[in-house]
Formats: sequence, structure tokens, C-alpha cells
Amino acid sequence: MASRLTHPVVLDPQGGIDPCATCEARQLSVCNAIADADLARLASLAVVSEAPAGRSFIDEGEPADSFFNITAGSAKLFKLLRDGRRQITGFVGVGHFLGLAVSDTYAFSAEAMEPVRYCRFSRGKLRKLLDDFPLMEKRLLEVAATELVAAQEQMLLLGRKTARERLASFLIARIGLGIPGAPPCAHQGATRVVLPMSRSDIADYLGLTIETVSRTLTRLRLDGLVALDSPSEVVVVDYLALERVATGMV
Amino acid sequence: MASRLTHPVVLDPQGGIDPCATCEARQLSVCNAIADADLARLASLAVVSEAPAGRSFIDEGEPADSFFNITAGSAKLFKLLRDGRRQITGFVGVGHFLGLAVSDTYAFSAEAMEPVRYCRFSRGKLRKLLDDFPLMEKRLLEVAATELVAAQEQMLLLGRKTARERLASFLIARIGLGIPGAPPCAHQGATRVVLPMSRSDIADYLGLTIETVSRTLTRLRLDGLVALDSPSEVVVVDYLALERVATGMV
DNA sequence: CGTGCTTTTGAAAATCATCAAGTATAGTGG
DNA sequence: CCACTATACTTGATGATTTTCAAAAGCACG
Repeated sequence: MASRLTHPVVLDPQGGIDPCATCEARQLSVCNAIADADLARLASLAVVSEAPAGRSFIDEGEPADSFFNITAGSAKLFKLLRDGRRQITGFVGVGHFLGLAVSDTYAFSAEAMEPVRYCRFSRGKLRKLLDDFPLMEKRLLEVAATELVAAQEQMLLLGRKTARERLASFLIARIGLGIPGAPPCAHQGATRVVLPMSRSDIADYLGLTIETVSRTLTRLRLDGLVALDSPSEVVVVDYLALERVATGMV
Repeated sequence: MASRLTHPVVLDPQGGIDPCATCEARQLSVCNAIADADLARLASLAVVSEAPAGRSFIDEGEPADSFFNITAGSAKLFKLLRDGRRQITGFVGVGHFLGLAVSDTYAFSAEAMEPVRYCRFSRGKLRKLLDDFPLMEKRLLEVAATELVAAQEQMLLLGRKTARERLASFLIARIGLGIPGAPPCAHQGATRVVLPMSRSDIADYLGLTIETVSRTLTRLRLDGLVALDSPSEVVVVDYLALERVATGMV
């Protein structure tokens, strides 16, 4: 459930002249479409805020007046039904851009998993910025297109895969984004996958219950496909077999 | 299953000087971002083709060298698992833009439901066009953002809703896009919903089986929420009750 | 008026959810 | 440092929704 504590803290603009120039998230985000010379203008639009773990900083249904760009930490995105059923639509990290929608209310909620820092842009101002920097708009389109593909893949998972296949797909995907830039084929040996989210989060992401997630992981372990060092550390023992399960080739 | 007949027929460029100027789909598509004066250039890039009902004109996994814009008819988009399980990710009609993805292969297949006519743009050429017409890029971003929101809604449906709730949501959504522009609140009386797709398509869209779709529609009928004139014509009798079911407020 | 298809309906089976209890783990305070 | 508590995770038994298997009913078409 979304926690409704106080509002996130707005940080003082960093003392430095141009925070965007030194932003570690820049190379991972759409902000890398802005040339160095223009970073000051970008920085002037951004309001840096942060939210502690467990705090929600976007609430589904609220007026959507801002875009967000995550510069530190990670968060989960989700939608709720009235009786509390939750569907997590994604886990996002540094560089992720949020709030891309035409609607005047947010279509999802976002809650920090670890402490999150983010830049907040007012919709109107960012729109004007995009008019001047078509390269950034191009990057946003790329990002949106990539997410659309991921969303379709998740629909296939939620609509047609078994619990076992969902867990296998989830673990494979986690390997894929382990170290961005690392070759996704270097899995001859055992690969360690860290799961920073709870079983409850995994369940709500995969459309299952926590019990089914737990049982299914146990079965994957008994079948020799993975090993469980701790609840949050899975070692993929047989990558190819796991991949076969994930794609329904069992 | 995807039908693999011969290739779609490429039509002769229409005799008229500027087919885009007279295109009925223009106002419904991203092409309305191009000014009249520039339509000739747009038209020079488009290759008009068509596919008869049942023919697939995009195949998941094939090299993605083109974008598509549907100018007549309708199609279903889907992804397949190796054993034939299918997830339909959307039904698309006139004005819909397809192929927005960074990947070098298509992430989904598209199959005509009724005879489809579409404009095909080579990726490279359209990319150059977008450089010159940022307004069109803006429209594409809007479209992508809107689809992303719809995809998240569908994830909620597939991951967390019951069969009854899925059917109710589906019917409500169908009303919403009945006549684009019509007020979505004018449902005091009974509203007729036409389902141009088969039970099998509905099932694969909602992550169910055809039997469950059929049974669930029957139950909605017995409960007085809808009436079934024919398999493809549903009359929504109690819109508010159906909406309550759709949002999990049973 | 068959023939082939889609849809509906029925009975049995299976997967996954729910309910319930037990085990591990981390954090807290004595 | 050790118990104690709270929380998360795992495991077990039962149950419900949905799937699967099967057959009948409805429709279009030749």
C-alpha cells in the first residue's frame, strides 16, 4: 500500500554553479541529449527532491503537473484496485524518466524502494525546453518506445505464462539489467542475481501471491536451475535451462 | 496463429498528385502534424500496401526495417510463445502508428482483422523526416505516452483482475472508443457494443480461454448487466454496475 | 439440407489462491 | 551478548477459479 507520510524534502539547489554538469545520472538519462553549454538552463528548470525508502512520491489519480527523472536510488511503479489489489508495472532506477503521459492525472503511483533523489520538472516548462532541444525529445521517444516493448513483453508474461515461467522470465530479465553494458551472454558459470525487492513486490509484479513466488523459487531450486543463498540472492545455476523455461520451451 | 500466405500487395501510387492530402486517415494519425505544403514529401516516403483479412503483415522477430501507419481497416497485434500460446497486446484501427521501437527486430506481429491498407515508411527515411518536422515527433511522443498508459492498465487487468472484471473492463473500454469524440458519459440508456473480433481473439487479449470468455459473458447476461443480441453484439444494460465490476468494486 | 465453423454449455482436472502454521532473520533493548 | 519481538519468508492443507476435455447448439455457406 502507498505510504502517505509527509511531503518529500526539497533540497537546496546544490552550491555548485551547474548541478546538471556534475550529475552522475546524466549519462544514464535523457539529459545526455542536452549539450554542456545548455545545461544551465536545464538545471534552472529542475527542482531536486528526495524521498526516503517506503515513501510514495507520485500518486495515481493526482493532478499530473510534473515530470520526474530519477538521479539516485530506485522505486517501484504500481496501480491499485479499490480493494487493495496491486499491480506493480515496473521497477525503475537511476536515469529513469517518469510521468510521460498526456493525461492530466498520473496513471500510476511511484514509491521509493531505497532512498530516492529525483529532479522534478513542471510539465509546461519542460515542454518549452523540448521545443528548443529536439534531440531530447528524440531521446524521450526512444525511451517511450523501449518501455512500450517491455510492457508488451510483460503482458505476454501476465496473460499467458505459468508461475514457473514468470519467475524464470523475471530472473533472466534481472540478469539482463545487472550491469548495464555487460554482455548478456556471459553466463557460462553461475550468475548471482540480487533481488532488492520483497517477495510481496515480486508477487505483485508477476501477478502472483507471495506464497506462489516462494514455492516456485523452491521448486526451481529443487530442480537444480537456481540456488538460493539468501532470500534476496539467487544464483542462476543453469542459465540455458532457465531461459528455456522462461520462453515456454519446457 | 499467424497466417503466412504471400506477401501483401503493393498498390500503385494513386493517380492523384498528392495522396496524403486526400487521405481519410490523416486527421486521425500523426500525419496531421505535417503542414499541407509539406505533404508531398511525406507522400514520397510512403509506400501504400494492403493485406486481406487474416494476413499478417508484421512478424515478430523479423528485421524491423519499416514503420507502419494504418489508413483503412483494423488489425490485431500479438506475441507468441513457442508452443502457440498467444497474447494479443492490442486491436488497432485507422490512424494507428506501428513499429515504434529501437530494436532491430519487431517485438510483435500484426495481422489484419478486416482488409487493411497501410503506409509503410522505411525507418531511415522517416527518421530524416522527423528531423525536419519536430511537430510530428512531438505527436509520436504523445501517441507513445498514451499507449504506455494503456499498457499499464492492461497489466493491471492481466495481473490482478478476475475473468468477470476483465470482461467488464473490456466492454467498458470498447464503449469508450466506440465513436471517437463522443462523450463517454452518455450511457443512460442501453449502449450497443460491437465486437468485431472472435471469442478466441478476446480470450487471447484478456489472458483467458474462449470457454471462460463465453461463460463469463453468459453470467453477465444472467446478472442483467448486458444483453447478447448476437455473439458479436453486446448491449450494455447496466453501465454503472458494469463499471463497478470493471474497477473491482463488486 | 448437409458441412464446417464458431460459440455455448457441461464435467473433470489443474493451477494457483487462501488460510494457517512454522521457521528464519533482523532489529531492539535489557 | 542474549533474549525478545516484529517482520519476512517458507511450507502445508484446503479450496476456488479457471483450464482442459468433450459435446451440443447455432450459423453461414455451398
